[in-house]
Amino acid sequence: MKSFNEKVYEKLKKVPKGKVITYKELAKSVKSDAYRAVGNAMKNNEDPVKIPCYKVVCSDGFVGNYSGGGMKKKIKLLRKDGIEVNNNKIDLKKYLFKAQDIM
DNA sequence: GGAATGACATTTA
DNA sequence: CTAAATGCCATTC
Repeated sequence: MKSFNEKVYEKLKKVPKGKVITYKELAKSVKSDAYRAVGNAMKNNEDPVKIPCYKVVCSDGFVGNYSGGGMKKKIKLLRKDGIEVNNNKIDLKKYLFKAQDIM
């Protein structure tokens, strides 16, 4: 039985390079609205190597938090993926990956 | 079973 | 618009 976070990881791994997804959309992708639980899954970070958790951002485009060095590290990783980050925020208009796009 | 926690989201003042 | 308060779901103790 896959745990909720396992499913979240699966979806997160399907996010293409150069794109980001919000906690809410990610939760929707697993047929739930538990964006809180999603954040918990990232925090627990069972597979930090296989899970690009840095692609997960807040609904308003704010980068939010990150375990692995802080937001600064997260932003750096995002930029490395070709994503523009302005004032710790991302252009969801350009880089937001929707849950339905995963399906 | 119940209380507490969290890398958020939405609403209200 | 900014700030604060409330709600949210799943997990863990």
